[in-house]
Parts: sequence; structure tokens; C-alpha cells
Amino acid sequence: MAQHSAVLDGVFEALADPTRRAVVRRLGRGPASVGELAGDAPMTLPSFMKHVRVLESNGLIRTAKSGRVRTCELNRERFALVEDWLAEQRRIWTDRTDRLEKFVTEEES
Amino acid sequence: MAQHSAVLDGVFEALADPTRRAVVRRLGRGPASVGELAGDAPMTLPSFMKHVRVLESNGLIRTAKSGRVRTCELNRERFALVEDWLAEQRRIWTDRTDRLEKFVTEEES
DNA sequence: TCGATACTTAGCCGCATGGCTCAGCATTCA
DNA sequence: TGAATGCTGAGCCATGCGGCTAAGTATCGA
Repeated sequence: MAQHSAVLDGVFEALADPTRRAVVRRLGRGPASVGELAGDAPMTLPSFMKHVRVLESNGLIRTAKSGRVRTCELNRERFALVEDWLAEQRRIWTDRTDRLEKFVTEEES
Repeated sequence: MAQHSAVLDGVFEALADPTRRAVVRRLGRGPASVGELAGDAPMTLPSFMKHVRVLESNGLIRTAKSGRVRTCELNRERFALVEDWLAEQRRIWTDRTDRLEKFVTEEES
């Protein structure tokens, strides 16, 4: 068992918030500054910044400061972790389904 | 923007814990009782039950009690929500990439 | 019927999260 | 240089999460 993937914990946790998913969605269309991103969120800037840092510390986005502006962009590779996990899960289901079918077939024959 | 999906919040939240992902993984191989599932987890039964309820209340598993045993099974449909979200995200990226390519192509011509 | 089994309920505790304010700092622009 | 802009840091507060213990309920098996 185990499967202690702290990284996966963080990725799922980061995506479990609508504000953060909205940021991801927006960044899918290209990089943006913190100010631009925050414009859509119903909260103060310091609160919003916490979300940005959660996304960054879990590797879903990268940010860089140029002058007084911090620009954010998506780190697409990170999303593959979720897809891999889902694929693995489906593989387990499929294996089981295959065995069940085999069992049924053998019963019939 | 918005995209206030409380359901998606719950699904990601539920998957953001290794104990719960382990349960999902185990249930992928078929139904199991709470006792069986809890055997693998390094915690007391009441603590473990909280995880089971989180999974159930977010629709990732279904449970039913028969006699004194509660049996759990996966609700596979729920996982499609995550896959849909990921697919939507990829669609956004792809659209952008397509536009960039089109832009480059037009510049060249 | 009585003990063992399999949860279940109630409640406590420490820490993390997600909001806020207020004040500060660096950059840009007039 | 001085005001405006765009974050950033410190710290408070309420709530929720994830662990625990202790005690309770309902079934099953002898």
C-alpha cells in the first residue's frame, strides 16, 4: 500500500479550491501578472497572493518578478501527475474487469 | 471566470490525502469492508472512518451496511469529473498553441 | 444468553488554511 | 524628487482537518 506521494497530495490540494482553479484556467490562455489574476478574485491582494504561492509551491505554476510586477505562467508538466494517477487507477479497474470477464467466460464454457 | 464547482472542490480535496487515495486504489480491485480497508492504515478506526466518510460524502465511493459490516465500493463515474476538468484544461492550452502556430505561420507567409 | 466483533458517536487537541488589516518596500512615472 | 503602483510581510482570527481516547450500539457465534 503506502503510495506516499506528498507531491500528489500537494497537487490535488492546490486544485481543490475554485480561486486556484480559476487561476490555472486563466493561465492556460497565457502568462499574466498577479494584479491581472487578482482582478477576477473576490478578495484582498494579500489573500489572493497566498493562493498564488500555494500553486507555485506545489509546482503548478512558475512565477518571476520583473521590476515591480510578478508574472505567472502555467507549469503544464505538473498536470501529468494527475493524469498518470488517473490512468493507473483505470488500469486497476480494467485488470479487474478483465479477470471478471475471464471468470464468467470460463464458467460458461 | 467563476467556475464555482463545489463538487470538484470536494473531489480534489478527497483525493489530496494518501490514506484516501490508498482506499481508492484498494477499492479499484473490488469492494471491501471498512475493517479490511482500515487494516492497511496506520491509525485508529474512528480516525480512519472519517476518511471513509469524506470519500463517501464527496461521491467517490458508495457504502452500505449489512449486519455489522459496512462494505465500500468505488463509484467510478465520479472520477470522470477530474478527467473532464483536465481535458478542458488541455483544450484551453491547445487552442492557445494553435493560435500561436497560426500567428507564426501568417507571419512567415 | 453472553462474549467477541465491527463499527459508531462524542468530544478533545494541535495545526493548517483562508480570510482580513495595516504597514512597508521597490519600481515607475510625472 | 515625490506620488502612484504593485506587490510583500507581519500578524490576527475563525474554521476545518486529522489525529486521539473513551464509551456505546448492534450483530454474530458458541
